[in-house]
Amino acid sequence: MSVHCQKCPLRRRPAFKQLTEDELSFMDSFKMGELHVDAGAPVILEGSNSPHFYTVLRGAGMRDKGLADGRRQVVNFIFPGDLVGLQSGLLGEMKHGVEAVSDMALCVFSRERLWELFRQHPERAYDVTWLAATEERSLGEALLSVGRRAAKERIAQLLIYMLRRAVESGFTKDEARMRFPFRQQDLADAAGLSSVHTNKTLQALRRQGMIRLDAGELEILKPAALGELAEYSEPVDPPGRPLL
Amino acid sequence: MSVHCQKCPLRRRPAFKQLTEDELSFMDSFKMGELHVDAGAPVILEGSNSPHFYTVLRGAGMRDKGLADGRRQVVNFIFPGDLVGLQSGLLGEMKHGVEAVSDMALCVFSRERLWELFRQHPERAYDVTWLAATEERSLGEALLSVGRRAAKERIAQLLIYMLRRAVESGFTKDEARMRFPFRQQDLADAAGLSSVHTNKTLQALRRQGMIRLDAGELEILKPAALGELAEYSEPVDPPGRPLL
DNA sequence: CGGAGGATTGAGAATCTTCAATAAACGTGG
DNA sequence: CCACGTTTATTGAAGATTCTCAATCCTCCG
Repeated sequence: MSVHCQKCPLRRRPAFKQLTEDELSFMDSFKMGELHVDAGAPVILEGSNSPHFYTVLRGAGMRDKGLADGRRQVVNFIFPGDLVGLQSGLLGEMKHGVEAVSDMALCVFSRERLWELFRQHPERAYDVTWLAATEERSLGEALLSVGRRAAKERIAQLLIYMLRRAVESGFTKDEARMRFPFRQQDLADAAGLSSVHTNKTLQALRRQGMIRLDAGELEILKPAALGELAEYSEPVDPPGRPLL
Repeated sequence: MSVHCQKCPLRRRPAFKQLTEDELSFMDSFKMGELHVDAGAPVILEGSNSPHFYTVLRGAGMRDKGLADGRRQVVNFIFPGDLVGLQSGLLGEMKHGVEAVSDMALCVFSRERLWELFRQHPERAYDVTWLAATEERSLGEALLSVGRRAAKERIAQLLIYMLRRAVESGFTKDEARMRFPFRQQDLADAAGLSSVHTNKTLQALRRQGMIRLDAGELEILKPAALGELAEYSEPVDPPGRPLL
């Protein structure tokens, strides 16, 4: 029993762009069903060529890439509203995997109908492109972090980013606090650090009273100081984020 | 005196998707003119909000991001056929800059007419999205490199990638060799390494007879060995790359 | 209660950085 | 065509950040 787009709880959030009744009913017809994935399980395998792509309805996850010897890079974290699996829809093969970090629910779309969307709903097509460009922007930011920032700056940047995404997407109600189902290893793999050094860096941030991170919860205690450390600039996405 | 799309030399290359006469004449009307930029000069400034976006016609460049204290990350290298400045067209502001490494020529498009393209030419809109997704894929690959690969592997990966792009885009005729206008500092900023260490890494690759890099030219002498080092997998982009 | 996965800690080792100096390459004007 | 200034490449050495190893602790769960 999957949720109809017309009464999708996500769409009620102000962070997302509102659609007209007509658009909603098209999206509803576009939606094939829902996928529910347990925490820790893969949503999409790297290298796969799935006939579906998805919008995250509930829960958080991550995109990651692996090397043959087990080294892993987390490419981005995923929150409600994110479009996932577009690569296989457009390019034929996923070059990163997606896994659930908490239990997730995703709306399922058929890649075959993507073309129909482009032809019949240019506004939705524009939205897809908007999301792709935004994802590219995030990866650019991550690349700058991993390539040029020191460990403490990277972790600061990541935590701020994750909290912002969590707030915008409604993953958390609180402005400064969120449920944090990620492991330190996940942070490490996103920051390009070892888990040991990530742990020590987190300790340092705690000692400075910048953050709290325990019992599966993250709180940013000194947003200004942490933001300065990360040299973080709020991206200005004036209109609501599109939601497929 | 700018080139008409109908007789664009780039389009003749097999690597690019062919358009019909109708499509070509639309693209030609879409094209506002040409921009010529000298080597070393900026094409787009980070943080700018330009009314234009571009397709690279000739020459090579790079996308980069900077931090306040001067640290810089090269986010990607740019070759003919690449779409540049789409971020400002879609999202309102460039989060990376673009600079010319050799003299460049670019076709100029108006961001205002991007919407018209989406509405009236869904196939071209699809192409734009394809290009955005491909760019995202490249950044993911770069992120994996910088985050998890050792220096030698990173440089190997970069050189292979650059040569492949150069070949596909027609920047070079040769399969194993290219004109190489980039500085070691640029490689370093792309790999997330210091220029000193980049230099020493290049020496090591030379000593192993893997590459030749001098006199502004790069040659890959042992593609198999270098590819294995980089754990490089050829991306399969079966149909031609779209060219706006 | 026992086990498993994750967090934490300490210590030694490695990769990579920074500093600083020299050499080579390149472009420009005479 | 040469001298000269500027940029880029190269090299050595010392130092720092970050990594690996390995042990311990903790928490959660069946």
